This record gives sequence, structure tokens and C-alpha cells, in this order.
Amino acid sequence: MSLQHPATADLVLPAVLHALSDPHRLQIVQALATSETPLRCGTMGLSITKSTATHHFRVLRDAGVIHQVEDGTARLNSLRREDLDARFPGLLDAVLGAVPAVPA
Amino acid sequence: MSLQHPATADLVLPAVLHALSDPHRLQIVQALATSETPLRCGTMGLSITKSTATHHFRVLRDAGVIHQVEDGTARLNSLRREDLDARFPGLLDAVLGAVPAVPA
DNA sequence: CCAAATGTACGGCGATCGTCGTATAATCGA
DNA sequence: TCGATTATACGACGATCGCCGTACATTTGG
Repeated sequence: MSLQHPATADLVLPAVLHALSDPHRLQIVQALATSETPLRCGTMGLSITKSTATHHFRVLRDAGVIHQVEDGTARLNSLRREDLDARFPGLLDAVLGAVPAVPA
Repeated sequence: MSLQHPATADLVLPAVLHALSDPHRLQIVQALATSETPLRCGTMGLSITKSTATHHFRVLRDAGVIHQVEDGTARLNSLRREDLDARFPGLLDAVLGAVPAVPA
């Protein structure tokens, strides 16, 4: 049995924006965006406990920002780029472009 | 004494996204975006009490999304378009483009 | 001057959020 | 088989959120 993900048409803006409004979740999204391949939960350098990380991944998945597939004991995460672009054109790119925007 | 607004350089993405993650606040932002001139708080058809509205306007102002100037007993609200575009290029447009995206 | 209008401040309410610890399930490697 | 690894589930905690009612401050108009 696979994991629950909202359909593209069911993505709602407030939920997506809320999912993106947490620094840790933004870090996850950025890590996925800069990766060629799906990433496991434990490989993103999050400075939080595993249970908290699980919570954040769930928020992102429930909002439709990421897609998760089980792979043994691990879980492979990927960005739902096309779905987000289809539903909210330009939004993801704008957020990703703004994330590293805290230079010296 | 005028109202407190964060400087453009002090705008932070999570706070802005959080401010935009509420339907009522999105409604305010959309109303301001589609208006040629600044709008008073009471002219946006919000189905909430005045004190709740005050709260939402404060969240938007603290995040740097809107600008408020006092005008007699009223308060004139405007979008900080240029500041947001400078700090987070494309973000506001993407959000505004996505807002009416819940048709039948 | 007084009343109406506009919006804020304060306090309270239930709900959600972010965090954690502990316990648990599932898979892989020795 | 057994232990290590990966991640979840559950319950708890304080903090914040969204909402409201009431009281208040300020300005405008009669």
C-alpha cells in the first residue's frame, strides 16, 4: 500500500504556502530541488529529531509539495515540480529563488 | 508617529509565506493587488469581526507584505509590491496568479 | 460639543503547531 | 538469526494561531 498524496487538482494555495512557511521544510524543499535524484529523509542535514522530521515530511506530502515512495526501510522523497508548476505557475521557482537570499 | 514596517532587506521568506498562508489574508492581498489606490481596512468584504481583521492586517504588515498609513480615523493599506519583488522576485505575482485558481 | 465612524488594545477561548521522547515496525547486512 | 538502520506512531508539552467580545482612542460631521 502506497502513501497518500493529494491529486494535482486538489492542491490548495494556503496549504502549500503554509507548508513552505517553515525554515526546516524550506530546507527540505531546497535540498530536493538541488538534487538530481530522490533523497532519503535522513540525508538533508536537518538539525531536528527524527520524529520532528517525520512530521515535517508529512506536512509537505499532505500539502502536495513532495512525493514519497517507500524503498525498503527508507523513503525516497522528490519534489512535485510539475504538479506545482501546473497548479501554481511560477510559485515554486520564486520560492526556490528566494531561499538562498540571505547572503552576507 | 507612524506605523512600524520592516525594511526591505529585513523581509524573511518564512514570515512572508506564513502571512500569505491564510485565506482571509490572501483575500486582502488580492483586493489590494487589484486596486488602483490604497484601500481602507473596512472595504474588503471580509467576513470576520473588526478585531480579527486588525489582527490579520498586523500580520501582513509585520511580515512586510502591506504598508499602512494613517489617514484620519482610517488606515490606508497598500501592497509592498516593489519591495517584495526586489527581495523575492516573482513570488507575489505567482501567488496573485494562483489565488483565483479555484473555479468550478 | 456630541455622536457616529474607524480601527486598535487587551484578554480569553479552543485549535493547531513545532518539538521531543519513547516505543514500534520493517528491511538489510553480517 | 540478530543487530543495526530507517523511519513511523503515539502521546505529551509549551507556544502560537485565528477568532471573538468588550473597551478604548481618534477623527469627522452635525
